Amino acid sequence: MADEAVRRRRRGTELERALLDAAWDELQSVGYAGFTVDAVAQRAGTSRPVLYRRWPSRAQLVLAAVRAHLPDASPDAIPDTGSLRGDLLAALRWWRDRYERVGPSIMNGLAGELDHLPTEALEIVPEMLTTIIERAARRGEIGTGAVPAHVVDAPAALLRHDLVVRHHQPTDEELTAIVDDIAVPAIERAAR
Amino acid sequence: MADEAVRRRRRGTELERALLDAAWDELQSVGYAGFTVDAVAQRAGTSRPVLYRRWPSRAQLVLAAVRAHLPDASPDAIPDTGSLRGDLLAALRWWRDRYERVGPSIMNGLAGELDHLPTEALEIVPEMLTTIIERAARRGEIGTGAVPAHVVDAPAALLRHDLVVRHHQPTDEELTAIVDDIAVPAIERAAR
DNA sequence: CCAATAAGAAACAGTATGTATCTAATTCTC
DNA sequence: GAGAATTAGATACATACTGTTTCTTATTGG
Repeated sequence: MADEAVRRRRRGTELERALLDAAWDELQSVGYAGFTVDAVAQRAGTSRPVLYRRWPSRAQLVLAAVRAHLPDASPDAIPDTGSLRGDLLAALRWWRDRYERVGPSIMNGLAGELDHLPTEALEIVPEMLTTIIERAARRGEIGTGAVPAHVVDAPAALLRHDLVVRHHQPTDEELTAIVDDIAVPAIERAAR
Repeated sequence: MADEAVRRRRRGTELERALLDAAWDELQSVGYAGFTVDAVAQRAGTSRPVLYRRWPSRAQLVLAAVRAHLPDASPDAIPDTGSLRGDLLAALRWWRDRYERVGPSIMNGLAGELDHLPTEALEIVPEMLTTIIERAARRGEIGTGAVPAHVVDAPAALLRHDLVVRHHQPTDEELTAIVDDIAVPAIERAAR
């Protein structure tokens, strides 16, 4: 009697996209701590089982939403700027901006549930840096000696220190300091 | 009739100590994910309200338990080994061992609840490193120029990268590599 | 057009947090 | 040492969330 509007049902990728969008919006508005599967379902105009049929847990849902809303981290996301220094700076900027999109609440939240997530949840993208270092060696900018992992990881580690530990988005000047004071010298020394 | 043993009641610091010990033991045995206030109460032979009277939330209880079971991080915990290199290595070992006591599960768990915790939850102890650098300057080992924060933080950031991101306890050799390949050269350059 | 699939609704079991209430053990004060 | 104040410990409650089950029905595909 009461006119129940006949509701259209989404399916397949259309539905999946809507679910991930709802999860992302929910994350943005309430942060990781306040994130509930139920709220996502409501926001998407559906119910929890629909979500649980696709992602087995809350943590996996968050991870999927974050992944769907970040650009891919392929090693060639960083253009060749012509110098080691320029490439490193570009890479650090790229990471910083990427992190800015996700935000500390979600990042820390995910870190806290690493127990419940597949190991590869936090892509570290060392490939991007090795690519940059290889480019520099090919240019003849640095030697061709093997650069130890610690040196390769250093710039990313220092950026992460700012972002996660100090809760501070480094400015371009601060990124430049990381590159000039630590990264470039260390790489030059190592690849000698 | 049934002989209810008259139970002694602990109070004050004695009780508090027992609660923190129980929380610590619980963390060690089930990790952060499985940690519940109820289990702590049972382990301590008491009930939840006793815990909530002292710590307003689960997260604060965990933090208190960790703090109570770690040695203080005073800047002079690192003895003067006579050289910048030696001091840095000693500091990195000290931190690594400290982290080993807490473990990744708890560390990540706490990081994930930073939203619910006082900002100062994760003490970063940069004082320890500035002390070491000052000592080296006083020895005449390095110049007296101001060392920028990024350089000071670098060794700790790299260690953290290993521990938290790579889930790997670095060996003494790896710590030595951090010191020799990155920390010492960067500090020497900066303090020139 | 009919069978297979899967969306969406509703309700349930289980478990957790944090609170309120009560009693009795312990300590403090005079 | 008696009585008052404090607070441990027990129990039960309100609330919220996760993940599952069951059922109906819209949609798709052969």
